[in-house]
Amino acid sequence: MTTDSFALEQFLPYRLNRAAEFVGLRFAAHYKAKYGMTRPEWRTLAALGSSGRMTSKAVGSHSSMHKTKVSRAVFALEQRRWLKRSQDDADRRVEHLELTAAGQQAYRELIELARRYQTELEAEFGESGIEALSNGLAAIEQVIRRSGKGKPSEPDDL
Amino acid sequence: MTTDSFALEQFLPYRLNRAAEFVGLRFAAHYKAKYGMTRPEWRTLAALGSSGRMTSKAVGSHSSMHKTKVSRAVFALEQRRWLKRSQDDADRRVEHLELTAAGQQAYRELIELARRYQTELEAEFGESGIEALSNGLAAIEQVIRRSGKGKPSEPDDL
DNA sequence: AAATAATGGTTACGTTTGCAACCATATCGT
DNA sequence: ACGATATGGTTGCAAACGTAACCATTATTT
Repeated sequence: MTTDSFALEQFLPYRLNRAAEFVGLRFAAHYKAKYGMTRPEWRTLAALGSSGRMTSKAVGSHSSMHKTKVSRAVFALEQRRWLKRSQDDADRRVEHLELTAAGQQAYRELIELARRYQTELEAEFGESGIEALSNGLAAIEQVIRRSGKGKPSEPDDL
Repeated sequence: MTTDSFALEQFLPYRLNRAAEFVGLRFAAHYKAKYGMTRPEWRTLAALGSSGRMTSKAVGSHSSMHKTKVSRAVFALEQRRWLKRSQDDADRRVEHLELTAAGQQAYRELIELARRYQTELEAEFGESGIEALSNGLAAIEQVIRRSGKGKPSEPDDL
């Protein structure tokens, strides 16, 4: 009989999603409260902060966000004067993005927040929990890497 | 110096979110293609299918969805004639939800799909990957359980 | 050197989301 | 018994999202 018991609680997509929401929303609350920033903005900031100068496209594939998300996040950060664009003079379609001084300052504060949060999580989940989780995630990430790039599966890239 | 390197790729909320999206979207694609169903609908169906009769509220906390999501999912499933409501006669605010025959049929097909997908995942991530992941998730789930209910952190419950 | 396709990035549009306000009923305090 | 408060559930609205269409520019084909 195939009808029988199916437990949502043991279904991996469900469990992952729930865990991700729990962990993610709590962190989002931190920086949302403090800087009124959205997740795409925070990710963009993080990408630029750590890698320095890069293009929108690069930000997208680095932090696996859809190009429209990136576009809007970049716009928002620009408004806030946390980043500035500059034209590539070889290829005029390309824009290079870079954090302003204020942006770098925000970045520093944000990653400090992130570090504290990660430490907090480590305490909550326990060393063994974290390690297991990390290994499990590594397995998925490997598959993601194989299974064509990041994740937004660019509607283009078919 | 606190400024230094922060790698988004090692930040847990980011990793979890990415993994969840990867695993979740792929599954969603399956049932979206086949039944034109959304995730809240699928979750509601799953909850009702496995537990039989329950209220919207119960569906919400069982599958950790916000009440509005549940409300809309229930409405959609009702339209499709996959579930029917019935008034509780002790408390007239309460509605009990139950799958129709068609709903149960759909449920059976869906969980079959889910099972196949889970198997597929197990193959992809490898036994050790799955086990690690499962342990890690368990650690988080434990914290979730403690840290007050499911996740939507009911705006009400403050 | 055109015509065609591809690429970086933005924009318009319909859908989905979360929040707050709301309705109806039920419970509690007094 | 009566007003305040709480609860299950729905709805209006504004923000966030993904898709597809689009603009400008660069590559490729012929």
